[in-house]
Amino acid sequence: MFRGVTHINLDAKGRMAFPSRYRERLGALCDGHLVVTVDRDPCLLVYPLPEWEHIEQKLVRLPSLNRSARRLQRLLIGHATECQLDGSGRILVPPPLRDFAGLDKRTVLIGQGNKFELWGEAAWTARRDEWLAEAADSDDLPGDLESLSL
Amino acid sequence: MFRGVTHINLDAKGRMAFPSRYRERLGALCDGHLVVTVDRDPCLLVYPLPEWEHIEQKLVRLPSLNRSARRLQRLLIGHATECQLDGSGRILVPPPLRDFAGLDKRTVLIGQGNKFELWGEAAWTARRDEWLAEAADSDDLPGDLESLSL
DNA sequence: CCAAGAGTGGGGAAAAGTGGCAAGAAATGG
DNA sequence: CCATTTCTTGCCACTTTTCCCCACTCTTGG
Repeated sequence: MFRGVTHINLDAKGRMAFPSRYRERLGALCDGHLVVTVDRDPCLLVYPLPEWEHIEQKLVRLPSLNRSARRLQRLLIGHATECQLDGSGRILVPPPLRDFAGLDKRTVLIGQGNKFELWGEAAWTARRDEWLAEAADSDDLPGDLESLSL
Repeated sequence: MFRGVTHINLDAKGRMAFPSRYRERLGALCDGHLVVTVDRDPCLLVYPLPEWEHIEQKLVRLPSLNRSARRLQRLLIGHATECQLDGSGRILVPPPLRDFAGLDKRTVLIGQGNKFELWGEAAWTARRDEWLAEAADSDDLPGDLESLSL
């Protein structure tokens, strides 16, 4: 499981160096083959290739004539780009995706279990504060969540 | 599986050069024989020939008296045009189809699993942003999608 | 304080995109 | 029916970009 927030600077060529604590596991899990795609929020998702293929299977089986299904396929599969860790444990974040998430230099990498999220630093802190504010007002969680015990 | 966005310029003759990462696979899969047709959205669909034949089978079997089925057949089969990769990995996008999708120079090729979508650059970004905005407001996804875990 | 590992930047080689040119085919006019 | 012109298509070469590797510096831990 990947966890934790890490602040990472993209270099001038848009490359992102993975924190060294993940590198060995990424090597073992997927030999450095990663897939980067977009989320419905303005951030990128980074999956180990086998993990992504699993998701992709589920997506392609959705009915093609259903509009929301089609939309999801286009967003997720359409933006999914394969990347390979280089000798220094970096990936090149594809320019269209970098642009999508509004990433410049200062970014934040967030471990999310089977995947990572990559945010622009400013966008991340803004969103986080926003979520905290919302969570404080509303106690109306959907049913399944009500019963969750932390 | 084909995935990912690629920005591609059509040349003055309306030819589109496939990204090199796909070329080997296209050679193996269909020996460079592709079928281009239209979608219900203003974009083109590009299938490897065997894959298209499979789709076409399903389409011709639809009931001829059903109006929507008939409409689908006319759109998809009616516009389907066979194209062949040239020695440089390019196809000539047929002028009527180029016109249909409003393609000029700047286009975007989107991998969608078993096929590609080809959009005009402006149309693509406009649509994508529109989908994201919709996706943000409405959490009412059709049943199958609700339970999807990414 | 020294050493080792991680982060950063730059440079070079190879491949990919783009544009032009030439040859062949088709169509039209004499 | 033949010849000429134009349009199309395939090929080749050049330029640009991308990607990979190496070297240097900074930081951290012993």
